[in-house]
Amino acid sequence: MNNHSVTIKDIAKILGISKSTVSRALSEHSDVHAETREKVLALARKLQYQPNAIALNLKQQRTNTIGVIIPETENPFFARAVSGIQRAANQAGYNVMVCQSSESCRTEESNLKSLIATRVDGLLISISRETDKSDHFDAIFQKKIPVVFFDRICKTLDTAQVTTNNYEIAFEATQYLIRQGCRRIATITGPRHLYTSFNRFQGYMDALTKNNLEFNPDYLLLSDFSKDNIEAYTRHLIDLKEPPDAIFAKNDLIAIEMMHIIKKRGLSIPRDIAVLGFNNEPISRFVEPALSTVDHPAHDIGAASAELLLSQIKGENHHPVKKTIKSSLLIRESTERLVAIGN
Amino acid sequence: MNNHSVTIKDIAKILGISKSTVSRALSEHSDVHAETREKVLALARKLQYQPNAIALNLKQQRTNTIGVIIPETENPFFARAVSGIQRAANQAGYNVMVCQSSESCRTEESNLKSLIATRVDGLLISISRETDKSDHFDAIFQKKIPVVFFDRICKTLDTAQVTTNNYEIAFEATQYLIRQGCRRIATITGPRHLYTSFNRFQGYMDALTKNNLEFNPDYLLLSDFSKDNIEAYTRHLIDLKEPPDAIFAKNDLIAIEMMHIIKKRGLSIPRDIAVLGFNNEPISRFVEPALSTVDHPAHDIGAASAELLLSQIKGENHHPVKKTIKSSLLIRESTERLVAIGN
DNA sequence: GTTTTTTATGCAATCGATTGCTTTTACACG
DNA sequence: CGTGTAAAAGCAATCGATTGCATAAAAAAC
Repeated sequence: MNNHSVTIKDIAKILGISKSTVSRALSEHSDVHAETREKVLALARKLQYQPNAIALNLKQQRTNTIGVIIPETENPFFARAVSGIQRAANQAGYNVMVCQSSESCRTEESNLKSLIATRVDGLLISISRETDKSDHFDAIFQKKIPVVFFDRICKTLDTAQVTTNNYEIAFEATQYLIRQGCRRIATITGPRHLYTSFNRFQGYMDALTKNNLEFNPDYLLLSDFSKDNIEAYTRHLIDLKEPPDAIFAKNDLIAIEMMHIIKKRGLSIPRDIAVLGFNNEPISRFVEPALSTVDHPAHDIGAASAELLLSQIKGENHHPVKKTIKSSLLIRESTERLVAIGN
Repeated sequence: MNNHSVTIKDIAKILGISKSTVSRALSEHSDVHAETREKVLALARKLQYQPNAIALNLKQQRTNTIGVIIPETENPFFARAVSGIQRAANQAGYNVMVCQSSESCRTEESNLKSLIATRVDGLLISISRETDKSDHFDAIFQKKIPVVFFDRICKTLDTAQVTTNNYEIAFEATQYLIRQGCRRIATITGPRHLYTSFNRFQGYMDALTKNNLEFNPDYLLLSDFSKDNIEAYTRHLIDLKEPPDAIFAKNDLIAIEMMHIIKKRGLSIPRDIAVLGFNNEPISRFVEPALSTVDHPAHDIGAASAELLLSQIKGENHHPVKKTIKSSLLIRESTERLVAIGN
């Protein structure tokens, strides 16, 4: 009726009883006369009483909300991760507050402040591309807020975390390309201080070394994310005196754009250049040739992180749990040189 | 130091003054002796005092949080829209709580309840595929919660809304296909009770009629979203006695998958079948042939919705504002039959 | 019919801020 | 020295719930 929602006090006043009795009746507490309880419940239903969550939050010192900081909502990997987080959190009765740092360390800092001020019960964080320090996370530990870092974790912090086997999968992928007869494998990767980029690069390097292939700096492209000029990168690679015979890209979007440019230049994939992506976007099955990629299970990473956080909130894990989820190599046509050459 | 954060009371006790003075000093209120204020501010900084947002929320009866309900976080369109929402909201000092209905009306209902219980200051809603009623939104109006529906709005509700010119753009797109010489235009669309699907279908129909083309029910596919079997749909179309010479798909993902299957069957795009998508995914520029599509400005829709909501929260608009954002037709290769035939 | 026990309810503090009103303090002026 | 006034600080209510403790009412025991 009025603008303000009905409160426990309203019900008490109407029924001529005290707030406490109403509260106890609603929370099925015991020690309330059956008749009174019924009256309260009936009126509550009639007035569509809904407890004020804020008052509860204040009293109980928790918000049933978890905060999430990701680099970019639009990034399909993070979108899927958030979806996994939401599913797990909602199931457990938690709400999810999502902030994007837009790959900026300063925004990340301000997101964090805001989420802490909101008194979220826990935090799920994947750091921005720019973030190469960790002191802005100090407040989390000072205030003992449960936290799980996922995917892009902070190497210097000993916290709960969920990652994938970046090193191993990059090693495996590179090894596979070598077995396909590739000898000049280019890679486009993120900044070295990012956990994922670093480990993937390391896996790539070690696979080269193990196969007695020399690392050629010409074949290493450092991706600047949004500012990337993939076309220029690709041209640069193709125009090298010794152009690469394989490209291991940071993600499927870049891989597909590169394929497009390579094909326009009249080169054949995978015969001239094999292309391998990362993330397994739904679309990658349908480009030509179908893109080989790494299945990076974003949804599972998100869900696992949320579950880890929730158990931490419940006070279950006293030592930071570190969980690894396995990615897997998905071979399609864009790297199957042996088959292609056999044709 | 201790687990619990420092409060205004702690500061008051340490300095031997009252809570009110501390509060006034912190809020620069006036009527506080300069010396006292300095002492308070200094101690607050030293103890890293952060006001308890929950207490403030309770007192001020607002949360500085807006709630968002979308069908799917993973859907690129909604991911972009949420990104726009976040940007606009954060700029204005608001946090964003995102829920996904997973295209289920019941989940949508439960999301809504949860957000109302959290006492969000306003709601941004894009309804689920399943939602063909609106009574679960009643609580919003009873409680007079500011709300903006966007993209997938609820036809039966007279609320603020942000949509695109679905009808016009579908009409224009179909008209364009006809001008390209297409006479048997198939379309794959969502359920009729969805605002977007309905209007797009209507635009498609009216364009056919205007050009004296008969509507052929064989050419209409109703998409079931996640459960879709695009391959079967496409085969069905191709295997018709009179297969279509154009397909206007609900979104780029479906369009690209269809292109893939059409090409595998040895048909040429756009010569045999022209393919038109919707949404303008980044990837669509790079498939072969490059996909013509409708640029549906998700980010802008999100940002505009958030801004509309914020002005409503400020109490600026007393009548529901309805805003339309223009989509635009993006012609690439997958529909350029005149050029293709000219070749 | 009184005492004891059980059952049901109410009072008031609490969570952490804000804020209207009162009170104290200090200072100026007649 | 008394009084008026302004400046500074404190008291207590408020927001909407929960909950320990006190108390009232009803039921049981003697």
